[in-house]
Amino acid sequence: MIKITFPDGTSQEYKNGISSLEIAEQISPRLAKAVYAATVNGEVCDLSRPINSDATLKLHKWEDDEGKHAFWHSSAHLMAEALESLYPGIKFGIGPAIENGFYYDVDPGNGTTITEADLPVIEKKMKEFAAMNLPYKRREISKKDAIDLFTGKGDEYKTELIGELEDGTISIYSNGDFVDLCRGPHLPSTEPIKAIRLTGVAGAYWRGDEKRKMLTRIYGITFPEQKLLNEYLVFLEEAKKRDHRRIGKELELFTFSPRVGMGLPLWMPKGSDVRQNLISYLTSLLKKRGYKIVTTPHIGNVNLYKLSGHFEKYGTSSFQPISTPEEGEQFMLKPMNCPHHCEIYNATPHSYKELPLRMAEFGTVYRYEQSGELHGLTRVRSFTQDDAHHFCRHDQLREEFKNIIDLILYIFKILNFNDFTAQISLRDPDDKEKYIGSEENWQKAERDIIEAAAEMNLKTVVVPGEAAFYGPKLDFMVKDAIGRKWQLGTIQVDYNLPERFDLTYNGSDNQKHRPVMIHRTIFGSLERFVAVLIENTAGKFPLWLAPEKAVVLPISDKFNDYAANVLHILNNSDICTLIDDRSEKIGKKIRDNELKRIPYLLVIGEKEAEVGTVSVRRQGEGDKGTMKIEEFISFIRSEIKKELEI
RNA sequence: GCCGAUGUAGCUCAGUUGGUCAGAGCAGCUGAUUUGUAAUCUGCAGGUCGGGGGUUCGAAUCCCUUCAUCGGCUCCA
Repeated sequence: MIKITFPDGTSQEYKNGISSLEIAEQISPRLAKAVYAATVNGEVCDLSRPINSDATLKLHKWEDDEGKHAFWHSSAHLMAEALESLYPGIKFGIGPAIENGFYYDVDPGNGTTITEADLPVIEKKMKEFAAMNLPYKRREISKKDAIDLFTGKGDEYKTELIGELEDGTISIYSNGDFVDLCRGPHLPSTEPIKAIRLTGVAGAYWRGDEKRKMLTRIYGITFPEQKLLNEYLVFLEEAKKRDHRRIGKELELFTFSPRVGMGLPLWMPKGSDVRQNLISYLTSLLKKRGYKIVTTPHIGNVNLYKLSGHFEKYGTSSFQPISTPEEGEQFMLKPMNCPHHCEIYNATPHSYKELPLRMAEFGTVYRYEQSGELHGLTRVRSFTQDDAHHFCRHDQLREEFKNIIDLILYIFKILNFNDFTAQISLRDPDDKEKYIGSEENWQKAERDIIEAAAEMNLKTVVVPGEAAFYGPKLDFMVKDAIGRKWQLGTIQVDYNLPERFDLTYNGSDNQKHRPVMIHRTIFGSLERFVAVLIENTAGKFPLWLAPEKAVVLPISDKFNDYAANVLHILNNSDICTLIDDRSEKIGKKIRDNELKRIPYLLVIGEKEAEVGTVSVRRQGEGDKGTMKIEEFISFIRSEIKKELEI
């Protein structure tokens, strides 16, 4: 007998060699139908694997990530089975489960292309196979047998993958006629896969290498119930409505013009107001926290970037230098602000007493992004960073880091960005050559970041290999409407630029010392930030950010004079207000202005005109009763104040 | 940049196999209406069907090319 311990701490004796599935069946047949994978002694594995010793056991249902993972991974194999029957000779790359579903990279061979039009056919074939309830069978084989097997199938991609595996750890799974190299785990059979939707095709380089062959990636998602698929489809529809590109157009916030150039956003008046509101709020916050605001040009001499090292690394893959007509001096469009800021630092001597020096700029930068990569406001070629550089002593580094984390968390809280992740990016331990800076500096920087985050109780994910070439960093990512992750805030330690620009300060010992530099942004770029903000709020900005705070709606032409008077008073009180004096019925005016997401609608008619009031209606909430104009002004001001206090 | 798809009025979309197929709703402009909390009624105007080239008696529809957009890949100082 063996002892199985469950997550709740209880344990139970079972016969040796029992499988997780059999245990689930003994607990309840209903449970057995709902579990898809198990974690035995911390290792995720198939339900069918026999357990031969005392163990801890967790059964994974749909609700667990591990359960979904097995479900979708098995679905990828089901799709592969369908593809193999529809496209004989098709070759397979990798087919993993992802956050929402799964994909498989395939090479259909001999000039065949698979397009979206083919997806319903593949889907249908998958349903046929799923309905057969065939089991997923695991087998462990030797490396040689594995290579022979896939060489026999002519599947060179699989053979390549096997070549990199250790002998003795290779498992293969089969479902129907399809055999795949796979670590697992998988469902016991296709039985639970009830709803299938293939969601798209895309090109994907084999192993993510643009020098290698481009395979066809087919995306799909499956569910154990049709109802869940329907809900997912509704979610996608809702997300589409929140797309910042759509709302940006609808609310006239920004636009793009091919004449101006792709990836170059044009901020329309209302979008510009939102930007300005963000900038002025953040500026006041920065000043309170000891930042100095600077302004630098949009271009810089190419030698500046040669000095910084950026030219060497990015010179050929960025916008190419422009030159002056006579002297032929070369200038680059500013791809970042830091070199300029270093020169401001260098313009005056510095004492250890004045550090840390915090230099901030809303600096517009220009970067070449490949055409296929441009995406609304989230990926553009011209954007404004809320950039800052902290020049500090080594002993101040960690404290500065903590200050910045505090500031970022503060802003995120004000904006209700609760769903973010923080990622610490460290060097790739296997490829230290590609980074600038000494071993010693890197080690200190990495340690400082990790410890600062820990001291601030910030939950982070540590990812080796993702660091910038000049230093480790801490990034804040948030998701857009359909769950794509975007980086916003970032804090990056830099030991490199201070060296290159020979930045110094006089220490208490009257010797020259080298400061440390921290690059940081909170919004990342105003463009990306506004995009995420739009998707988070569906265009219903918090009052303090809304470009227009109120609109006056006279019941009829008779009250236009009073309406104009109210408009005048509010605008003079710095409450940006509009008037809708079209000869429409009040219901129509309310509807139109609700759809424009104007926070306050002020209905006025005979009653209001007589006593000098407005009838207040909050966007999305309805009637709030009547107020004196002055009352409304303080009402709206206190709401803004409340929004900015936490 | 690469793979695939899309591109019809300011917006959202109809336009069957190439032959009155250039349409609708909303927005806009007219005129009427003077309205009490999410759509009042008339009328009008709007498009070389993304651009260019070709096939054809005839192209929004088929082919080529180009531009832009969308979904990914790659990249992201």
